[in-house]
Amino acid sequence: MYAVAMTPARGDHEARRAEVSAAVWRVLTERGFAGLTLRAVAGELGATTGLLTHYFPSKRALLRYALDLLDEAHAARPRPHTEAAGPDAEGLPALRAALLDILPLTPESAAGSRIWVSSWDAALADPELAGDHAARYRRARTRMAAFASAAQHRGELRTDRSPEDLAGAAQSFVLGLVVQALFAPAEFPPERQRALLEAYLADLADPAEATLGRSGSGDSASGQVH
Amino acid sequence: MYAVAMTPARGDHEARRAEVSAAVWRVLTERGFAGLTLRAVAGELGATTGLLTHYFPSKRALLRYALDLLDEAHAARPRPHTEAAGPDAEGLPALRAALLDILPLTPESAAGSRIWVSSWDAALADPELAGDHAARYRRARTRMAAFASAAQHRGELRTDRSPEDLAGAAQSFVLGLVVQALFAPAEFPPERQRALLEAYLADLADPAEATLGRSGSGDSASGQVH
DNA sequence: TAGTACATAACAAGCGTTGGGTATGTACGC
DNA sequence: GCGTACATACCCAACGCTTGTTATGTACTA
Repeated sequence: MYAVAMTPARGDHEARRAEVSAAVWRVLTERGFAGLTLRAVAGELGATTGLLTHYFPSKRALLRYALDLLDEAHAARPRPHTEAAGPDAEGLPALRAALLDILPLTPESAAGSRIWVSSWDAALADPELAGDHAARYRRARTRMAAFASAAQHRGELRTDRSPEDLAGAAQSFVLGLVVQALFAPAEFPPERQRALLEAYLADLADPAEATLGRSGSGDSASGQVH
Repeated sequence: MYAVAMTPARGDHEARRAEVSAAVWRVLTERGFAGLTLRAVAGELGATTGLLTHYFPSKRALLRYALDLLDEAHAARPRPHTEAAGPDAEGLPALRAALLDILPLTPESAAGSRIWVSSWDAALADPELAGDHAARYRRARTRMAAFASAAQHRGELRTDRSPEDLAGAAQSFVLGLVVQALFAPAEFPPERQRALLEAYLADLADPAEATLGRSGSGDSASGQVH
């Protein structure tokens, strides 16, 4: 019986692993990878290293699981923009939503972004982790390329580039914006991030439609007005 | 008297510090921040930790100096594109050159990029390092904003955005491209990086000139052809 | 009674840092 | 020119501490 024990149901193995991973996230957001130690994670949980080793054979395994879970969480849970755009969104609205969901527009997603940026160092030094990351980004690009392709067919995006190039370029743009927003949050507040992304997408519009004025195409605009 | 001593002139203090920093870079590119230990750096130099502590009071001081020097080196030494554009280049050519010089187009600059990306983790966890980085990126943005402003006056860039927004967006784009190129070098070879950047800049062109076809404006094109 | 779920303690290895020792200069009085 | 005096540059050994990992003990559950 622990005084301040907020432990979940005893014996709930998978829930415990997830809880441990959440502690890993907290440590990573606060101290970065250099500060990620088993004792720090255990302290965050109010437990000891013995608990950790009971659920994970090694620190590396713990880390990989935490990153995987973060990826899943990021892909499945919040996604306010993708949700708002509708589950069956296609073309430009879907692409816009996917990009918006990458940006650190809320404190929670900023924490997630912070972890990803932190993990790049460890990943670049560890081929296995680097492979995980490369696969993740490739998957995201493929998804966005499909949206871009649809958008091209709908006349929403310029057709003088391949969907793959459009997706790669768009992902570069938001990834870089994430980095800048993390280092200079005051200079890149959420509104400005949104505005910069919107301007970027506007430049990708089909030049044939450009004469209409760029917000007037109606069906391509998402519900967000702000 | 050391058997294989390739030590520089004895007593050349600053040269030795620079040499130590170069060893830091090598360790960083090969093992990342997690592998950056004084013993590893010393080993890379063929020296001992005693040498390091003779020139630097602490590991942190050593790291900050190495990053500063890398920044200087990157800003002052190679710059093939800025050179090619001419020392008095202005407007779009200058902006293009500045952006090209950030991309990891050669193995050497890829190593440099690798170090920067790695340093983001440590920097985000250390306010002082974060401040250094933020200042660096802000300076680069200011420089590029000046180029963008000139480009606008020359009719090379669209005028419906502020130079600051143009610079921030452009820096985001290249930073993100750097990250993607590091994780998936096969998918983002130098030619593709160049092409993506060129396409990005083309979209930023003044719409008034767009009807001419986008490579034909003559004076804005750098010497680079492919 | 068995087995799971932990805490606790100890381990060797590696860390940044410190201090002592030893060459290799350079400066200077004679 | 030479010997002493001092500073620089560096190696070497060791410090205390933290790390990931392992082994052992103990409580709870079924």
